[in-house]
Amino acid sequence: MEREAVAERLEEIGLLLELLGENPFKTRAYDNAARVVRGLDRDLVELIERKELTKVRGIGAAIADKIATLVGTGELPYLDGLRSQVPPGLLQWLEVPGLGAKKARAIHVALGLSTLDELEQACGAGRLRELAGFGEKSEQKILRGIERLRTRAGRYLRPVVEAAAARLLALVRGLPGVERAEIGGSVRRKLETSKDIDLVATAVNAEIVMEAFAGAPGVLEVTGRGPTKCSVRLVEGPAADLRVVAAESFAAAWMYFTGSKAHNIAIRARAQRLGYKLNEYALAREADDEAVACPDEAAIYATLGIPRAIPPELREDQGEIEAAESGGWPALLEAADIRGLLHVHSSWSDGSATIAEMARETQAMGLRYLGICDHSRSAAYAGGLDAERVRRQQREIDELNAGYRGEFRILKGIEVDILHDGALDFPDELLATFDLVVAAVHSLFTMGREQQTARLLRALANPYVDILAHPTGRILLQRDGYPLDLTRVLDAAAERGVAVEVNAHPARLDLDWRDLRYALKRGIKTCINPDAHSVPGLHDVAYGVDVARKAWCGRDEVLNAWPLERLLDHLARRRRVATARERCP
DNA sequence: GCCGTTTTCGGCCCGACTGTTTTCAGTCG
Repeated sequence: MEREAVAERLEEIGLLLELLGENPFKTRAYDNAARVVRGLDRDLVELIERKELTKVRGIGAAIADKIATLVGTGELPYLDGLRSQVPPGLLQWLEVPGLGAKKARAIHVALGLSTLDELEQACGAGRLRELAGFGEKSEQKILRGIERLRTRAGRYLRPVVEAAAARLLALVRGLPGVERAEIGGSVRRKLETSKDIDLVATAVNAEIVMEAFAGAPGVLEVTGRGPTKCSVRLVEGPAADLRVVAAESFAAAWMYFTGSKAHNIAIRARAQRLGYKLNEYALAREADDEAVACPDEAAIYATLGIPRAIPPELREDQGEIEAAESGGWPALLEAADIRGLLHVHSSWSDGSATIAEMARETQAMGLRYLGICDHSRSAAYAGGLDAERVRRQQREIDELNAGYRGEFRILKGIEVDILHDGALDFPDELLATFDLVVAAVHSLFTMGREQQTARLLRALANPYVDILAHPTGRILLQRDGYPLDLTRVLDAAAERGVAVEVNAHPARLDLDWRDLRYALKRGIKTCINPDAHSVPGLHDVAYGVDVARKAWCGRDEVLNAWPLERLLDHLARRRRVATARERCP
C-alpha cells in the first residue's frame, strides 16, 4: 500500500475517533501521523522492515503497528472495527460547515439519522430544535451548508482565489485609517487549492473596516461579524475572513493567519518550550506575560531561535523548523530565475497561437528560449503531428531561428504520446530529430495500477525521453491521477536521468509539490512547464514556480532556469549516455 | 496516541465567534 493510501486510512481513523467522542489529542495524533506519512522521504516498506518507523517523529508504537499491518496486508481490522461503529454517512456530515463531530454524533444518537438526506429532512421538519444545544438557526445553517456541499466541492483553484484576494486587499488598503493590510492563509502559502481567503489588517478604526468588508462588491453573504473579525462568502464561492489587529500585533497576526495550522502548532509548541507564549496578538514571555517587540515575522522566528523567517510556501510542518536550525533550505527558485519555457503548444496542434506569436510573448517576458512541443500523431483529438508535418514544422522553426540572430532560440520539441503498452508514438529515428522530447500519457487512465506503472517504466526506458510530462495526470478538483506506483516511476526517472515536469497549468500543478520534494531528494531534475495552448497561458509558469518552491526547489534543479547553452549541453549529453546504454545495457 | 532539558505521567496551541443559554460548549482556523 502506497504512502498516500496509508495516510488516507490514518485520516479516516482520526475522523471516526472524533465521531466516537475519543480524546481529541488521540484524534490529532492520527491526523498528525497522516501528514507525517505523506511527507516521508523514505520507503515505507524499508522503514517497517528495519523497524525504524517509530523513530519518525509523530509515529509511536501503536500507529507504527497499524501502518505495518496496512502495508503488509492491505487491511486493518482496527479501522474496520471503527467503521462498523459509525455509519458512513456521518463522515460526510463533518463536511457541512458548522457541524462538527460532537453535534453530528448528538444528532445521530438522539434522532437515529445517518445520511445527508435524512439530516436535511430533519432540519426542514424542525426536528433538530428538540435537542439541547440546537435551535432554529442551527437548522437553517445546516441546511445552507448541505446545499453548498451539493453544489460545489468547496475548494478553489489559485486563479480564482488570487483574483478575489487581490480585489479584497485593494479594497481594504484603500479604506481610511487602514495602516497595513496583507493576504495570509493558503493563498499566501501558494497552496494549489484554497478553501478561503484570509486577510489581516491594522487600522485606526476597526469598525469602518468591518463595515466596508461586509459590504464589499462580490460578497454573497456575511457569515460572521464581530468587532475584530468578519467572515463572508463570495459570489465566486470561497469564503473570506478579515481580522483587524493593533499595529504592534501585526507580525504575530500575519504569521498566525498564514498558517499552516500544523506549522502554527509546531511553532507554538516550540515557543512554549522556550518559555514563551505565542498567539495572534504577540509573542510574550510566559513568566511575566511581557510581549517581545516584533516588528516583523523574522523577529518572531529569531526570538524562537530560528535565524531566518521561514518562507510562507514552506510553512507546512514538513521539517522546515528543524531545517531552519541546521543550515536551512536551498535558495528557493524565484520567478526571475526562469530563463526559458519548454513544453508549449502552437497552432500546429491544439494551440491557438502560431509559433511566432508564442515566441514573441516569450521574448517579451524577458526569456531566452522556447521549446515548442506539439502533440504527436496518436493525439488525433488535438491535431497531433505526423512525420511529414513534423518536418515542415521543424523547417518553420529553422527559419524563425535564423531571424533571431542568436538572441533567442526556439527548440524543436515534441510532446510524444505514451501508447497503451509504454511504447512511444514516434520511432526513434524521428525522435532523434528533436532537440527535446517530452513524453506524456493522454489515454487509458482507467488502466490498473501495475499495468500503468509498467507502461510508464517502459516509456522512461526510451533513451530519447528527456522529460516526463504531467506525471500523474490529475486535474485538480476534477479527477485524481491514474493509479500508479509513483515511487517506482520516480526512482526509474532518477536512474535514467529523466526530468519530471511541474506542469504549471493551475488545474494540474502536476507533479504535486509533495512528490516533487521526494523526486528532488532522489537527484531528479525538474522543469517548470506552462503547457501553454495560448499566448496568455505562457504566464502560467508562475504557478509552477510557486509549487516548486513548496517542494524546497532551488534554481540549480530546474532545467529551464539554466542558460540555453547549459540546457542544450545537458540534453545532448543525456541523450549520448542513454543511447549508448541502450546499445550496451 | 505521542512525547520527553516538564522523560514513563501528564501534558498536548490558542482565541474569535455563534447559538443557545444564562455561563458556555462547539466550531473554526
